[in-house]
Amino acid sequence: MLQSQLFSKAQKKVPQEEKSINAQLLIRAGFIDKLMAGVYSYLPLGFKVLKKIENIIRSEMDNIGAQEVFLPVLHPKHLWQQTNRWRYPEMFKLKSRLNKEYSLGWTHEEIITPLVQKFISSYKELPVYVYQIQDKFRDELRAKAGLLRATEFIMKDLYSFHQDEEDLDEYYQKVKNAYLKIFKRCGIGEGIYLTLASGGTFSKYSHEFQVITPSGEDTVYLCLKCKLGINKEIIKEEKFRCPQCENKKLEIKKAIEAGNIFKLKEKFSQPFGFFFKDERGKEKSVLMGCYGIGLGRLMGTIVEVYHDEKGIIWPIEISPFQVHLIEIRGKNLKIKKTAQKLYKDLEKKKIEILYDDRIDKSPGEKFAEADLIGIPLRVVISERTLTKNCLEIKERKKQQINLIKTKEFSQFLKKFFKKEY
RNA sequence: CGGGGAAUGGUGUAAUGGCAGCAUACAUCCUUUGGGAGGAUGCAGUCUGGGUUCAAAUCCCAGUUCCCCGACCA
Repeated sequence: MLQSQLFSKAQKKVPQEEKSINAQLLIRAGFIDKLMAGVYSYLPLGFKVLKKIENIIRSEMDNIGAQEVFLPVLHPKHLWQQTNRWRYPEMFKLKSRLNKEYSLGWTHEEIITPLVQKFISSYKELPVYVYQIQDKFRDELRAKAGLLRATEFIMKDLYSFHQDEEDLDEYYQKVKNAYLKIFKRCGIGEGIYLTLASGGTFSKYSHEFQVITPSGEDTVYLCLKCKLGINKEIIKEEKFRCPQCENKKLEIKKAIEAGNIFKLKEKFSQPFGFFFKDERGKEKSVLMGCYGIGLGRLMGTIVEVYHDEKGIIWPIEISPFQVHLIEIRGKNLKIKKTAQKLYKDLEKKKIEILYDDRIDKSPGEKFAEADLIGIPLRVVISERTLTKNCLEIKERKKQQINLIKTKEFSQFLKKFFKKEY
């Protein structure tokens, strides 16, 4: 992509309206735009990151046999009355011209359960795993911290349907592992703690995936021995010790919840009367699990974790581009030609590249914007590099600047990507 | 929902009752080209409604929006 053609534009000044780091940097660098509190537009750069996160999640969901669906956002009242959740305060409600009542989806159990029920009546047809990646709406009393708590947000929600607890438990473990892979691929594998949380009426625990960072709004108690987190509502029940190893030396940390997994069991199959016939023709309740990841929140979290005073530092697999090519104009016309050639060569090799071809920007401005946008690898072509038949290479997360021979560049790239993945 | 703060060109700011100014961005031109370059010209603003006053960005009342703390949060 030519940077001269990029629709969004970086801003030098920090938007005073925003206090959270993720909102400040993402807005300044031109990834997102705020429409109102808790509601954001994704601009080309931000949308690219979002799509990358989405594709990571999609591939890991496919790996555990889940099938993608797309459910409506507009929901009828009667399904929510059936589970007694029509009164749920965070649900947006609206009326048609004929006074019919609807809500906007803030979660989809009430939609997916009757849907799956239509097709499933025998143990032979279970289990079923379906997920979607979709907008959700929650009437938050206080939207805050940029993408971390939004009124409208994109969520992946997976629902699983099983004939017995054993099958549910087994799949629950699979999802847990898939989630760890997702977070690892998004670059936050190191900072993530699987955390015990309240399981509600039907199970003792649910699990959250908590990313440790000072800007987190949740408090978790960490057992460093087990690499297990314990939620604050659980820790009192457990008398301030790790439920796994009884360790009493727990670290208290701030964290952001990046995902959660939950055994619903009969909670929704009961009110909808979702039963199946087992081998002996006996009627049994279907058991359910649900598993969520907020995509925008994940993007915001990654910015909270990976940034410095100059800007964002994207992990390579979710960076909007892999290479940021910067041309520094000089008197030598060959500079532009060389840069254009490299740009085309890399595009042919399917390397995603942002090429700063702008002729009216000073070198300093280009460097500052590159640091702000945060693409992992910066390549500079200038008078200096040209005379030496070299390219200048700088990794966003390092200080060091290296010159390498132009010929050796493609080899370098291979190594770089291998190392980074 | 309780408490606190804020609202001036696209963005960041100044003006405390008396001519709305500066920076940046944008447009045109000249110069410049390795860490947000210089000059010239131009475009662009007081959140909304009411009130006080000869005169309101400024004071008063009401509302709206945004941010922060707390409560809430499958």
